[in-house]
Amino acid sequence: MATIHDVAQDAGVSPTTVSRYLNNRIELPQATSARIDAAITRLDYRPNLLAKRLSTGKSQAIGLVTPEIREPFFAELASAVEDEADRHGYTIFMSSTRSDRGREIASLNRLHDRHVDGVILMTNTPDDGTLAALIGRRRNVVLIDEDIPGVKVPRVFVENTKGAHAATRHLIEAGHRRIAYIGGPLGLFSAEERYAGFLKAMAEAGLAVREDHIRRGSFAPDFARAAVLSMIRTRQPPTAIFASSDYIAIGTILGLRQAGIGVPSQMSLVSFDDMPLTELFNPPLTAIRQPIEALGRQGFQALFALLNGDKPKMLTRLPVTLIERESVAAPRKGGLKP
Amino acid sequence: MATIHDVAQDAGVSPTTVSRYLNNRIELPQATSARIDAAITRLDYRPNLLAKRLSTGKSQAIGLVTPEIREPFFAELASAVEDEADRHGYTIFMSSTRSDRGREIASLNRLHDRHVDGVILMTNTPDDGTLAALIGRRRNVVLIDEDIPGVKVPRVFVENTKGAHAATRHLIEAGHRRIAYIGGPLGLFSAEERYAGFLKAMAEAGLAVREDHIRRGSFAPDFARAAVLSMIRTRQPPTAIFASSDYIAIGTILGLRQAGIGVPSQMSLVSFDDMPLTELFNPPLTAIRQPIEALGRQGFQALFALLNGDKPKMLTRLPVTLIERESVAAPRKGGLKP
DNA sequence: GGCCTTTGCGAAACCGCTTTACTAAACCGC
DNA sequence: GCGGTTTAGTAAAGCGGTTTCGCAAAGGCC
Repeated sequence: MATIHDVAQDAGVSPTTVSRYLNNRIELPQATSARIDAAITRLDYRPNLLAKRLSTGKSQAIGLVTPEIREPFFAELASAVEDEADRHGYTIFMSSTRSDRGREIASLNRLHDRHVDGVILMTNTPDDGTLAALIGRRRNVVLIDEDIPGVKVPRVFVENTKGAHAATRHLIEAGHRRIAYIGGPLGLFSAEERYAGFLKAMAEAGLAVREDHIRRGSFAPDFARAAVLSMIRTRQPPTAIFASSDYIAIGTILGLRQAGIGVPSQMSLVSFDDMPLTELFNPPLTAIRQPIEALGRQGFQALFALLNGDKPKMLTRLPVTLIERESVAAPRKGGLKP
Repeated sequence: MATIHDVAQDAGVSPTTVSRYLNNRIELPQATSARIDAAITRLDYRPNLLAKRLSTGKSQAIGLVTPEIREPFFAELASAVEDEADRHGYTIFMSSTRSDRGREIASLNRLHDRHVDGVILMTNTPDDGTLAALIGRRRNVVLIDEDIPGVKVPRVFVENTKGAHAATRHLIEAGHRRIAYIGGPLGLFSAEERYAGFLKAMAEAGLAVREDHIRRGSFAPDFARAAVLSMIRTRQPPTAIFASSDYIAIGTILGLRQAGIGVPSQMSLVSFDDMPLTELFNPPLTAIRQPIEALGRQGFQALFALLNGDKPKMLTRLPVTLIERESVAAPRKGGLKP
């Protein structure tokens, strides 16, 4: 493989000149630049990125840390980030943490060994201080979708509270009064915000929030499935459920299906996220849509600014929208009981 | 940040020794290695990957080139590859080509700039020779799921023909006689194989294959939608459809839904791929399942062998299985017509 | 106690690029 | 034709590792 030396020799100049020419750090007379160009094509020269990176100390790569790249929500996000990164000349390393602290730490440590120049981080387990300590005063991390308390880096969030509020209102307006909530981990920023939005809408409508119609703890479908199964066994089961994420909605649907309860005929359901493909579900899910594309792009842009020493906006809140499909109906007169 | 020099100095040895010790190229007496270990922890030393890569000429990274990382099939695959790569100390670069030749080429060119040590390539547009030329005699490319004619690198495929045959048989056994086929691009290896499997099953059953019940050309949902819409307008519409990929099935469902035709009550459907989430669709899709996980892992293993100068198996065929769900039923007596 | 083999380790070159500091030659005004 | 300013470059020192070659000291053997 040809090196910059070969090119220089072929063009009759020094490697310095070639390097500077290629990086636009010098203006060369037509004749010289033409000779260099010719040499480059003749030798089929391609700069060795490995060398370039060591020399500049930059990897021109960023890490994208998500809980699970297999889930359409994160896959979509990754795609947006990748696209945005690509147009800025960056490549991205994706990692799935499977909500595992150890894997999150490992990903963050790649910052240390210069594997990547920066990281876009998305976590979904409440931090015990470990992550916060790791991120510390770093100037090359951006948080997306989920906060880590005590860390002062740029964040890009969505309007969780408003979204949950709108979802709950939607159910109330359809005539529901006994509305259940199944949500993510306690202490997790977005989960708390969504819960607050739910509570607010219920309070505004003067509706009681029943202890046994609230389940918070995890985004896992199985958690939701168990939750809904136990709820429908209560004396006065809910007629509608607000699932605070799509995977919670999936678990909920599975539980309902298992119990032979029709959606929305016997139970209405609103979800949060609106990842791709849920419109093909049975029933097509009514959900609060997160602007995944914007989340990804703006996340990258914030990181890009950081890496270039600019001051990005420290907090961005992206709007969400209610997408009405077919998982919500008016409550049946008698409720769930036959 | 501490360098290997700092560690060496702190431990009272030379950088050479530290390097060799860390890479297990030398046996050191207890005392010395303990001093090095101590220095490393004291200084919080982490080897600069950039430097290591330049020096060794390896990036310890591979590229994973897929048409669209957003689709659950590829996302799942990526996840498997990542996991397998991770346990071998490799990281992976993912790129979505959007079935665009230019993007495929760009991804392959990263091999040239030493961006990655090797590539796992998945294409879904028939090659005109460009890709073949680019790959040429390279010893660090593995093909997955899809062939590129004229290239002799390890490949990992599934049993497309058998799968398509089984899918079609399943429809025939349910009582269908007019079975339509909607499939991928002409000239594309996997698409041809699946088509052959379909044809074989039809022939074996002595069933006629009607020209107007065959549509081949693309994996895009819109293509399938248009195809099915035109098919149901024929004089004798099919009573069942074999969709040669999940996204074709999605388009088909959308078209059928648009035309008000129930699945499977009025039209049966078998798909190919069985990506995640299709069991939640309406109806849950009966499909030929590709062993995505195995595809990813074995693909990586083949590449890994290649990178280590070993001889991997040049052709691996992975078995597929029929997953019966709810998109197939016996044909209605009168067929589609009222 | 001289010779040979381990053991334990180091000097220096190298990977291919960037960048800083510097210069030779051409030009320019007077 | 002389000092000053451009123009058009260059030499050499990194970046932080790995690796090849090699050597001094210790230990073993007769």
